[in-house]
Amino acid sequence: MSKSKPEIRTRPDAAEIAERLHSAAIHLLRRLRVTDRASGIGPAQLSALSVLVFGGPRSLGELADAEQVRPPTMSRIVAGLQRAGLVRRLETQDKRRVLLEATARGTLILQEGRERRVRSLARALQSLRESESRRLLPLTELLERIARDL
Amino acid sequence: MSKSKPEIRTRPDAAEIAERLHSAAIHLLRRLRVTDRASGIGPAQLSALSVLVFGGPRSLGELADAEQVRPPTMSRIVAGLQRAGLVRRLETQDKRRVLLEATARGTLILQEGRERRVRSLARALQSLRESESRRLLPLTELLERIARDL
DNA sequence: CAAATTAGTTAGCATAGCTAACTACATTCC
DNA sequence: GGAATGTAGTTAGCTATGCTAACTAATTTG
Repeated sequence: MSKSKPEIRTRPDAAEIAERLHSAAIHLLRRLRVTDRASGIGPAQLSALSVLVFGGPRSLGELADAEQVRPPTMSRIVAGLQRAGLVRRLETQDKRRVLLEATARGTLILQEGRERRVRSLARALQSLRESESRRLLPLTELLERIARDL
Repeated sequence: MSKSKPEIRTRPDAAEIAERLHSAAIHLLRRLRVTDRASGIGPAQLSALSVLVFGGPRSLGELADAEQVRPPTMSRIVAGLQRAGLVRRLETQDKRRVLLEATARGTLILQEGRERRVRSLARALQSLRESESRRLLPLTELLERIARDL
């Protein structure tokens, strides 16, 4: 909030951008979590499931990398998804690895959640001016790049 | 990125925006969490503390509203912050309410975390063109508004 | 074939979200 | 003034999600 100290010389806005981006991401996710609660599964499970649904089958380790969590964490997330019948394990030649694949029900659940999010967001977007909502898609692309480069 | 395709229409695809915004926010936060771990306090505590540091003292209920969590959740978050000596409780005329205020140490911890995030983010911002990074702050404000309206 | 590496799981800990039920104080209403 | 009602926060107990350390099982390497 306070602009009293110009501590960063090279990029004066970086501190404020960092702070507000962080804060906005936190609050955005907390809101969406309310919507997502209707799906009956937690946010980490939902996110992992979406990787499988939109990105196709992959191993537990790959999924952990994609989601930036440790293997034991992903192991438990997957256990929950499997218990709920949303994910299935397939064998591979390498008996150590498991290939994970979304079930039909998993895909359905995810798409329902997606529709709920879209409805939520569409409501919020209505209060934006046209010039603002046009900026939104480029913003998400920028955000994705930043997250990748971080 | 590319201006080769005229993909911007009167109403950008809400489903795509919703999905990508969600995904970008999740992955951004997971990255920043790694940086924040150095502060020694969890993400919810860090976020609550930042409200007190940048927004000034307020009651537990107000803080819960600001952070979009339920009172019992905030009660525990604050307990952790207090145990770590980062937040102090002040009495009010209404004996039911507690006014929460960041301690000097809390402010320090937060600013250190902020500097770490700035360094992380500054690195990612280097790969952006000037025209892109100039847009980032207004777009962050947009994000904040969306999160509020959601 | 023994040793080292790799994939995933199990165990145990901490944080963080929730609801339900409680305490303590404040306000309202008769 | 005192009972009823309302409000602020806490406590208890559940689930989900993060982590590291230590384990098992399979594969690769020497």
